[in-house]
Amino acid sequence: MHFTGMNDTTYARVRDRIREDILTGVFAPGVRLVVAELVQRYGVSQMPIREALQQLQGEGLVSLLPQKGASVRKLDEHFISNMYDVRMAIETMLVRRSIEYMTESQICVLEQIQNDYEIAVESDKMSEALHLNEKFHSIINVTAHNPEAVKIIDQHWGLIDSLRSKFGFSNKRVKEIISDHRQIIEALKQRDVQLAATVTEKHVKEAKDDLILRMRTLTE
Amino acid sequence: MHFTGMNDTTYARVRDRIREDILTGVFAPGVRLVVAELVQRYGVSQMPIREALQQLQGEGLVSLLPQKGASVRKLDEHFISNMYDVRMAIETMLVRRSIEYMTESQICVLEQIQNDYEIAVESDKMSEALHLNEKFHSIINVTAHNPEAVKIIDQHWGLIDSLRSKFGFSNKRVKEIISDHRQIIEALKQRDVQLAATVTEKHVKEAKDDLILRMRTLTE
DNA sequence: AAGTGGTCTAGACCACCTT
DNA sequence: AGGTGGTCTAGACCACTTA
Repeated sequence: MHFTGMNDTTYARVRDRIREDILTGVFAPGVRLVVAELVQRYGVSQMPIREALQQLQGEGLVSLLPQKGASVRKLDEHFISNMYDVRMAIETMLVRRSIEYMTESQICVLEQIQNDYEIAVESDKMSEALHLNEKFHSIINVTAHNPEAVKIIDQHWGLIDSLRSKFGFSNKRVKEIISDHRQIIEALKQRDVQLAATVTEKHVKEAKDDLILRMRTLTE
Repeated sequence: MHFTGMNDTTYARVRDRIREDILTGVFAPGVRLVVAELVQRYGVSQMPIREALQQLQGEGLVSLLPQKGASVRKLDEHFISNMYDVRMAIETMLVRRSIEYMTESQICVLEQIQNDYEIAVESDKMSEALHLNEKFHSIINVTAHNPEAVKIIDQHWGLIDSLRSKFGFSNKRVKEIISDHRQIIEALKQRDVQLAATVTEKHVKEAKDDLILRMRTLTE
């Protein structure tokens, strides 16, 4: 037996590093990703870089034109608005379905996460709050037993998430989030499919309007 | 100047041919796609094949495991049901939005397509009918001004469409389609967002149930 | 016409499975 | 240990742009 220490493939490692560099802003939206430069930066040959870029195109982070090369996907207001509408449609469907499978103990877990979220907000631990927010929705989404749908909304979300954490949340928005989550928990407890869907739709719509407003005000 | 006759890239051509071979059943769901064999079949070297497979993975036609190679995505009942639920969620959102932009003359075009569809069905031209059906929904989807959402539903649909055209439609199903489309046109004319959404939801749900039922009865 | 940079090839390399 | 088949490299090739 022979311990290699690292048995990921090169393209997977490169893909993960490029993704990280995009999401942390090393490569900003719209920036060209020149293969030769990436060869230098990551110390591998062209082909693994190209394959990584192909995969990142599949994830929606990169756009790739034949004979023209790769660039970090640009985010304009239309794109963001459209993706939020997709998220709204899918999450509304997922929360409906989740009620079918949601157990009492899962609802308790959601309540616990929501309590922790509110505590994190009180003590101004924003990155912890962000993480708990994601976890809250993730539990609902996973419980709907539709991994394909979850993959679709996770897919094109990395860039928008990184944008959102750059612009932050207003106090007003945090209060809305808390109120919405409490209503969603209530709807789940009552097994009220219609109410859960209505609140989720409103929740995503508010998130969209808030982000777009903050982008407009903070970039001019 | 030099006329090359064909200036697509090799990987794009290979990708299109593999896609076609998958959708026409040359490579059935679950079948392994061995790079060396594809090299023979298409007469190019390994790397363009690999890039084509990466892209097809992005389209959902192929699944790709590191160090394990590629295979045609398997279609089980869960996957199909889940993808129909995604389609239902997104098309319902799109038909709502489309009402905002839909002009009288576009509604006339829809009515014309629907008339042609019914004539095609009468005269048993099923492939023409299939095409008109796609065109009907495509017009509504495009009119919603959300190309990202349209791309998502088109994306993972190739395999399911090829399956559907293999199993065909029942007479009962064709009558349902006609009735649903007429109701959708009526809802658009009246600018009735709620009715359009309800009928579209029912329409996709029926399509899902019909396909799954036919798969069950015809494969045992 | 030269430069830039994306794309393709041949073959070597190496992980995993079977014996 | 040997075979199968996925992965990586170096360099050649070629499309497109700028002058």
